[in-house]
Amino acid sequence: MTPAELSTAVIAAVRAAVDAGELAVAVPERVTLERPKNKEHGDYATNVALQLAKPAGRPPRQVAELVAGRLRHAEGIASVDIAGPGFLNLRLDGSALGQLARTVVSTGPLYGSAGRRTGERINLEFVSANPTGPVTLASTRWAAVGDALARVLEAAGADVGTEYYFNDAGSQIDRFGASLYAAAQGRPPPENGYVGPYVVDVAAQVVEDNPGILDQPEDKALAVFSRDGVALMLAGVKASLRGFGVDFDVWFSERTLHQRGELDTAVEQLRAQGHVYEADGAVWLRSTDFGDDKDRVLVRSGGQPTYFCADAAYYLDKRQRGFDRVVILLGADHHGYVGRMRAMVACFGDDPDRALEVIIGQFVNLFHHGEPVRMSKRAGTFLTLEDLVDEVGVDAARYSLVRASTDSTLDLDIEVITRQTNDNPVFYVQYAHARIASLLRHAAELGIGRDREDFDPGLLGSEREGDLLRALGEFPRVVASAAELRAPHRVARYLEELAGVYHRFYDACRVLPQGDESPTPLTRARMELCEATRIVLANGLGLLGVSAPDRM
RNA sequence: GCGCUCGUAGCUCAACGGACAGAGCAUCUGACUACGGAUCAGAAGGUUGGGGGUUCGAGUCCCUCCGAGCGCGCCA
Repeated sequence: MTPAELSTAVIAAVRAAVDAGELAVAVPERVTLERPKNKEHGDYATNVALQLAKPAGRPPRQVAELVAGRLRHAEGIASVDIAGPGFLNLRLDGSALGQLARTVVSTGPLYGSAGRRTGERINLEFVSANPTGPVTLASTRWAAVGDALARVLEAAGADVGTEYYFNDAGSQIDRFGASLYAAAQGRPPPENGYVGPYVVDVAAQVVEDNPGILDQPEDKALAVFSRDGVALMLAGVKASLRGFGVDFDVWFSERTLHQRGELDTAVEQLRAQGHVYEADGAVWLRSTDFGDDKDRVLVRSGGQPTYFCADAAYYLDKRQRGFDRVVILLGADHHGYVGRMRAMVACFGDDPDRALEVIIGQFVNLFHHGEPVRMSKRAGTFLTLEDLVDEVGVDAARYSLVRASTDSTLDLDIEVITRQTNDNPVFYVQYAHARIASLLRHAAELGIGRDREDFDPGLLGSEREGDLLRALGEFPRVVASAAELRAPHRVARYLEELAGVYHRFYDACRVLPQGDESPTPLTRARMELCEATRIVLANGLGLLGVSAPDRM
């Protein structure tokens, strides 16, 4: 019996009480069902009586009595107790719980995913670092989190398009080109220019690709350095991210917005909505109409559009491609954008609460022997994605970046992540998977198969087996809540718990026969449980973009 | 100055308004003639930054103070 089936039973019990005229409330569409931390509180617990007490105008315990009385007769439920202020503590009968192992195995790779598509089209933009340098550690966090989030949202039934927006026009790119040009000539970089070994390397590559470039007039040379430099950097960024297991459905160039005249279109549309005015020779968006701190310039008095104008055009582009919701993952230094972005969306006539979602993630702080390391892209002092992967590998890097909530700043110490120990719990989780794979390999060598007809769910009745079954049952709800809360780290935390529950089960429950013993029905039942666990570990790690090895 | 985010064990971090705030690391004590010990059992460690409030119930929501990070351009 899955938690989903159980909550259906709870709702049915409430409905029965309402139909009988004993409870005057609207029947809830969904109820909270949780796995109590304390095992004495049953297999599952629900606070439905506490929630309904106020609307029903009855004491919580009385409501609990009404629901419990009906729930006790439901199939698969062994007992219902009322506890504390009015919690209902539920216990499943042994075989209803054990049946879960087979459900997981027969669902396979799809276990944990929503049974149906929601039809919602979500555009998820992340990383979007300008191609003026390698992928930094901060961007690497958004790569790991964004990619996992995309997978989790897909699993929850959404239709997700991932997108990387890069700036390939404007003053920052001019400055980058000038820095390359200077480096190629052996001159120091211009003011606010870019430095670092990669600048020299890229400059050399541009010279190699364009023989005689340094003999060209300066303006022509600068244009080539900008154009080719960006192209080389972007190729490097793509290669780094792909090596990290992250690719995007769309790599979106800002320049194409300009070329297609989409900025003009956006301004005209905003003007048609009545939110554009001219002042001091510039074109403004009256974003204060929708809660922004100040109005924003769309087109400067010199005639050049602002970056914000391109943002508006880009938003419009996404919407016109049919996305219901635009989700953008940004670092904490961009939190100032949220207000103006929401206002801009509202100026287009969209509801910012529905159409736009900006997720602000906190920084990664780097430490070296406990001392903070200041990272600066401009100064060329930073740790890159590739540095990190070289140190710890893709799996450990991705996992350590995705297991923390984006709300918390992440402190990484180089010494700690370089140690490939359980400082990074990915090994703990992967080990559980490898251990099961090994066990099943061993079983195959012994000629023991998992005969479906022989599986008896009632045999998985011990405490550790029950713990494991309940944990397996949680997975679909973990995925659903991770999607809903945009919190892929919940999947990681769950996997750590599941791995722990499995290791404890393994410690207490012998699976395969010892010596010359013969396999028993219990052997087969436990193998089913092992395979179910392996599937959930593999599915969960897959959502995080981390491998599930059969051997380590 | 104004605004956004954050403050949880020695450290790194969890905890959709639910029951006694949990893991890992580090520290200490145990378990191997092993279905993989990258494991397991146990100990110790907390006024959830301080103070008010909301309610059956607050680490979580509201107010306030303290502290930290970040932002406040016709830059991108």
